[in-house]
Amino acid sequence: MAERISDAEHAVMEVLWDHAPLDAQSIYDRLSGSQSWTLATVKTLLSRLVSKDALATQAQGRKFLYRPAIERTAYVAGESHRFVDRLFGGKLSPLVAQFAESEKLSPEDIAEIEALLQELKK
Amino acid sequence: MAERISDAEHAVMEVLWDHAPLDAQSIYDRLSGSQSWTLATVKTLLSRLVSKDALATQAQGRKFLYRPAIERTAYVAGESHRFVDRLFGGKLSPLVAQFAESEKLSPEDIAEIEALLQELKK
DNA sequence: GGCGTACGATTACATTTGTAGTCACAAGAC
DNA sequence: GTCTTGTGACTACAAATGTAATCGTACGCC
Repeated sequence: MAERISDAEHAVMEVLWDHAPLDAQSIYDRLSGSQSWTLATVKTLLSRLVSKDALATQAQGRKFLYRPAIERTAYVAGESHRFVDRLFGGKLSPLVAQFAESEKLSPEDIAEIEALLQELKK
Repeated sequence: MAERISDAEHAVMEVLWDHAPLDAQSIYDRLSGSQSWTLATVKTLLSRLVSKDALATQAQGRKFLYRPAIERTAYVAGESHRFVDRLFGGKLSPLVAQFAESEKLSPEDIAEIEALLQELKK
């Protein structure tokens, strides 16, 4: 049952997707740059993620090592589709149009997207 | 101050973006297809949206007519950027890649996106 | 002109989320 | 062998959210 991952929880997931298994203290350290949570807060988020089956633990001495139990790609795919469904009726092009209009597309971005599309048409 | 619009509230906003001013009962009627909320629930959502300054009201006899106080485009732009920032570091191409890989791009979608990009390069 | 009724306003309450303090306990220090 | 301390578990609590019932009141009916 893919429970919903909240925003704060997501920040924790990102750290673990980047540097798989870590103990609570190290996760806290890595988050210190971007968030000003206490260690206790990080631990709460970890517990919630474990009970949501988003993280798996592995005992290492008296600590736990945490690692993702879901793939980032799967998570991102789910979130993306949900988002595009909700705001754009499931179609991607209006989102691209939206970015195009707000001038948020760099030439490199454009080139990359075109390359992707070429690939698809092959 | 653009307060956060929740998922349930968003559904109400969509109705109003589509059929500008409507009274509570009509909004409830239009939502009946997709949601199974009671009229009371819809009214709560309307009140919250008004206090968040997302909706404006206009008295019509003893009723209110509700209408959006923010543009759908502005809302969608904000949400899109927030989303792409959070999941893709602000770059759109990884999102497109994500859709490409999960086979969620129809040929029409592809054509539309290409047309958009052509436009930009001009 | 009293009365039901349709409205918005107010109140209610469980769940989720953000944020954090406290507790119990095992491992290591001495 | 006791004492400290670092850990996860448990508890706490306010705000936001989902969902809804109830209240007060102005209008229109008869």
